[in-house]
Amino acid sequence: MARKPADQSVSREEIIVAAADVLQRSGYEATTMKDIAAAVNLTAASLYHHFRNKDALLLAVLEAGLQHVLSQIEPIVASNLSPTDKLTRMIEAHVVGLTQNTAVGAAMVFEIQSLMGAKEPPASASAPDHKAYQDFVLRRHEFFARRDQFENSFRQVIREGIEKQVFRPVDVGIFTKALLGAHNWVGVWYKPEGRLTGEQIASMMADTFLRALELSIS
Amino acid sequence: MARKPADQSVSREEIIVAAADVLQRSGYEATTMKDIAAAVNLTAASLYHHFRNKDALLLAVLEAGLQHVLSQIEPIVASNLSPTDKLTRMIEAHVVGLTQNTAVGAAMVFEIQSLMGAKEPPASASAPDHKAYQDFVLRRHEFFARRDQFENSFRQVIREGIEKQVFRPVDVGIFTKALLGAHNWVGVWYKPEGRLTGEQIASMMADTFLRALELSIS
DNA sequence: TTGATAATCTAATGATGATTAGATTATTTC
DNA sequence: GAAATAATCTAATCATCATTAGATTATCAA
Repeated sequence: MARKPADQSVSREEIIVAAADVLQRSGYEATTMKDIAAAVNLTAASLYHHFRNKDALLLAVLEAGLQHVLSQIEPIVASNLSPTDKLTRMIEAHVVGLTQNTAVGAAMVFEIQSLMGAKEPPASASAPDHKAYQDFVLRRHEFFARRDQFENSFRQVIREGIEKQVFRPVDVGIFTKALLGAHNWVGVWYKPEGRLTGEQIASMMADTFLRALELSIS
Repeated sequence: MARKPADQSVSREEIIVAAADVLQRSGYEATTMKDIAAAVNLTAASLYHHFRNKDALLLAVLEAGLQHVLSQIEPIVASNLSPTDKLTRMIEAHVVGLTQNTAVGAAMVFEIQSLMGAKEPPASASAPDHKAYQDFVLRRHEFFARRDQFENSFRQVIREGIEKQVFRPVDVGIFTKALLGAHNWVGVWYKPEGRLTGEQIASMMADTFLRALELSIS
């Protein structure tokens, strides 16, 4: 066999989705290229047609995941809702997103370490290899920048609420970390067959954190 | 060289502590036995004198970490403080503990996956190997049981507060997950050189979640 | 069509890294 | 102080991958 007929050939996208799934189960280091390939009926070697190497594939998975949440959060931040409504919807959107794709959600939590630890190529690397590596480093940097920007969206909405005196004054940094920690964890424990739907969980979480921000009745 | 003089020889405990540290940096799969050995000035082979294999070492690290937090939480649960005070102190103890040992804290979050995924020995395993594996499986099972017990401590205190009507009625399961997610995340982002001390962070987190549980003023 | 390009495959290659075997030297026990 | 035991070491072994080389076959553009 060589090239498969069009209806059986797999796209970059399909590989990313499948890889996220395999990654969630076993973790980056423990999953082999063969595992990922098997999930889309390819051989390991074929993956190299789509991705330069394993690190690049991981990065693509994380980029896709981040892109997805950002696309849901940003319109809310940009809207002219009240801080209360903004934050409520942001929490709900984020949590629901995580429950809809736990694979990517868990990867975002667990595999970022691996990405950070990606090692440089040996000094013997050829010129084109070097360029490829530069490219990887750049994309990785952009990924982290976008991730920070994501966290900043929450910070800003919370800060806005405090300034407008609809939220009680909390330490914005710590509150945001607590909030996002609670969210990230959802990607770890959530099971679709569980007692509650993603929407219900999301709504409860929003309620919890909005309560924590309520002004004291004086 | 063979056996080192007593003052240079390393204990099981020292290996566990060092391993947690290395693990935090690189993750289980990426950490080699050689890395861990180097951290205590041993060769990889020597580690096998102290631990049956890499999985057993990881389990020992996690057990130590869990044991530590349990020892701090359990007396509080058993005390006769009010639910409010109990929960406050439990949160503070847990968070401070995590900031004091981020290595183990992060390992508890990230490496449990690896532990769950630990593979069985090949069918060709000899009888003693099989016994060793049984032992590992048992200890792993006990570890998870204790971890569940830990989570249950929080659940029970929250439930108690709701029953006594000092906390508003929330979904205990989800609230606990949110709480512990926020905690776990601390082990990931906390840096000793940061803006706030572990105690300050702990206190803010306790404040946040206790606020979220406050009864509405009616 | 026919050449170029894309997507796959099979079969190496090369490293890395866990684990074991067999010394060697300190401690401890009797 | 011998014998037994503990803690280490060096030097294999053995497997498992990531990655590369070199075909092979499908699709597409001219």
